[in-house]
Amino acid sequence: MENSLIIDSVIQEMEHAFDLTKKLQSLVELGSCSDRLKELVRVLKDDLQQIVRSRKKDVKPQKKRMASLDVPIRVDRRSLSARREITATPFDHDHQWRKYGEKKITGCIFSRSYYRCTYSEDQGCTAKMQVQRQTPSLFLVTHTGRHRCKTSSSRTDDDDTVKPSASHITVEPFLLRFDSGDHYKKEENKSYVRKDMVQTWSGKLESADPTFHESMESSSAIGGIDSLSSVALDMDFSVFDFDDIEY
DNA sequence: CATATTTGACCGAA
DNA sequence: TTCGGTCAAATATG
Repeated sequence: MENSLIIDSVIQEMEHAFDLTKKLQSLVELGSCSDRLKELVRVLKDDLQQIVRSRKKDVKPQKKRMASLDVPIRVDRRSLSARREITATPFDHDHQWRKYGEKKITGCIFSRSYYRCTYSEDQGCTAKMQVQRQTPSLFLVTHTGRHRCKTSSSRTDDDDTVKPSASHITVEPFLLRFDSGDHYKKEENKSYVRKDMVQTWSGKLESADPTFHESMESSSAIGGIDSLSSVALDMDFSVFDFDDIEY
């Protein structure tokens, strides 16, 4: 898997969490909340800010090193023409996509979805797209082939006629947590997680999905759940150390 | 009806 | 044999 991409995703998610916490803080400060809660939110916000700052500083130069190590020995021809990006909005409205498959990918929390251009058959359009959710709100999108369809490839259309595609994705309530398996370590009052194993898990709060609840119970969940689509707000970020650890 | 999505089957590559 | 990309029948949606 693309560890550097995942780490980038998590950092972006952290930044998002930081933004949300700032909003939460302003709400809490204005409202008639207890001093204890105000203090908690303030600490959380400061911790998030610190993490985002330090991560941005540390990870950026490291990406170079990782990139050089990641050069594949054998080049997959298909990957040469594949365009990949991490985005929160996997569906542009320039084109229409038709879903033709979904697969559980080993090592990934979320299923991968397969789309082809709606006009692939009648116009011989070869464009395809894979959407792999990396975090609750970020997707790794892989494009292969090119749009040969005439239908809406001209970019002169008015953007206001955005009809939400039937296959558009919504961000559901989710839980942000880290791999609790062999890559998670708790020691005294500190928790560690190997940074190359950072992952997010998600699920609807009211979901009856057994695997979600299973995963909640079988591991020491270290976050909390927000009723809205935001990261867990009672997570104690201050005890995390994202450095690789030996054990 | 048409047209889109879901989901297990299927199949090739490693 | 496992993994992941695709097919296609069943199902949903309007």
